[in-house]
Amino acid sequence: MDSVPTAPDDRTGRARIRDAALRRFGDDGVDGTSLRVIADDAGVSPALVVHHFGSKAGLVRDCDEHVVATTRRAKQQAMATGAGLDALGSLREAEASRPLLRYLARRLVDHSPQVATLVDELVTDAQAYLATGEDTGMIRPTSDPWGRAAVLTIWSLGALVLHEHVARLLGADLTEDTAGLVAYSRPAVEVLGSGVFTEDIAASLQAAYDDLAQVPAPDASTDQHPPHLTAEPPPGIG
Amino acid sequence: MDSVPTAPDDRTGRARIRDAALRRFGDDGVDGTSLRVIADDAGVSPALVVHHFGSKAGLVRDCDEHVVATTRRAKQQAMATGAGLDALGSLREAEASRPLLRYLARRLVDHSPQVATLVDELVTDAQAYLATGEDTGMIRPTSDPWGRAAVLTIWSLGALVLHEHVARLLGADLTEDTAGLVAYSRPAVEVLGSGVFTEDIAASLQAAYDDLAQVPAPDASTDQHPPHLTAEPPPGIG
DNA sequence: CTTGACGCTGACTAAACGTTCAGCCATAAT
DNA sequence: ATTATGGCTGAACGTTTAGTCAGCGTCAAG
Repeated sequence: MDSVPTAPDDRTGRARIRDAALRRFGDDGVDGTSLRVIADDAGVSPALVVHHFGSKAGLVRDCDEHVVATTRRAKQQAMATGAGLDALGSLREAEASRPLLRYLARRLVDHSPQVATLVDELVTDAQAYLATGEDTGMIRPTSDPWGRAAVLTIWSLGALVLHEHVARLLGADLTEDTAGLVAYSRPAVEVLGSGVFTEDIAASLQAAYDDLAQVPAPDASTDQHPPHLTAEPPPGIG
Repeated sequence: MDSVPTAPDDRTGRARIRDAALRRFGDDGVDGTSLRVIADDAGVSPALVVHHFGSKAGLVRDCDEHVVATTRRAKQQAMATGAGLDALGSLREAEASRPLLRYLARRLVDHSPQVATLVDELVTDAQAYLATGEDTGMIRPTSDPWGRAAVLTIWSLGALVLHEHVARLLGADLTEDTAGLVAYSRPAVEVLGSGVFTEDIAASLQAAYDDLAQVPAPDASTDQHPPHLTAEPPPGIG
């Protein structure tokens, strides 16, 4: 109807509007941004925005899809080169992707089905990467591969969402420069390397949690796929 | 002027309005909630909201202060009983604090000075707790106490902010029931216990990060206080 | 030259928003 | 009996919002 399936005319106002929306939405949130300021930033009239995207919700959906698609592309490239654990990997390095990261950080707390499926994919990829890391002896074995992948991904994304607090606490912004990534990653890999608990304490804590849950522990023989998935399937893998 | 310093009349509409605001703000965000629906939930007129709180911003400020004060109270209680690592500790157990947690999760991504100082306090407390844990042999030593405390706190808060994703991935909501806390904590303590990297990989990774930063490593002799603090001092310690 | 499609705009509408204000109805002091 | 206080309301205020619509200019095709 209103959306072009594969738009070849993306060098016109459409792209400018989406870029402006991405930046504004990332900085001030969706609700905190009016179509007027987006149109102003893009140098077009407010009417053109709705002409192209149907509505504000349509514009947000388009931004979601664009960010998710770009992230998927960067992800596949990262999987090839083996970036691995860092969920957003190579996406951080590109200067142009800074508004993209900020937008994603904002949208992670809203209810966006596209972003939700993206998170699910990130966890799945992390689990796969951790599994191959186990095989090559880089990663420790675990009794709960999915849970571990989920927790590590959530931590990584959580740090992105709270990047302003990270910047204040650690002195460098994750979405600004690579220095920020280093300032955050160094203490992170220290914890991820050897843990925080001493060995005996760790053992007793795990035993306590195994007691708390009815099942003694997630069995390795059990299907290690996610127990609860998003309803929606990945959209445009083709 | 408009705000009562220590309100003794909090059993009237004031408390009902704030509770309704807390719940709505937590569910739909501040921008996504109108004074009208808050007034409706509280069973009062919209005019009474601004009569009590001066403006919508005043209501938000009151909510912030209430949540921060409640969290501080729960925190001190937790420090006494020794809950420790979990930043929000005993706050999770109370059924009544569920809207409070959701509100905090939402406000963590907005620019709220009160919440920012609360986060700083949580990191400081975590650092203190980790230090005593080191002394009693429960916690491993670290070259960067502040960084480790910051990262661990950010991870904990990040999981709270992304509680919907955690719920979808792990099958239980951190803000809903204690089962959610267990579902999340079990893989978390596994990672926090022994780490994810094998020993040699962890060592080489740390060496790589030490090379990346100019300074070889944060020296233990250096002042271990936060390098970047919030401008605002803690408000009402008295 | 005419036609039609497309990118695009200015002027507009209706709704929702935060906020204001005059005043009601209690209770309590004078 | 009168006055004052404070919780509280209904009706409106002006502003901002997303979305509509008729129509502009441009460019390629017939």
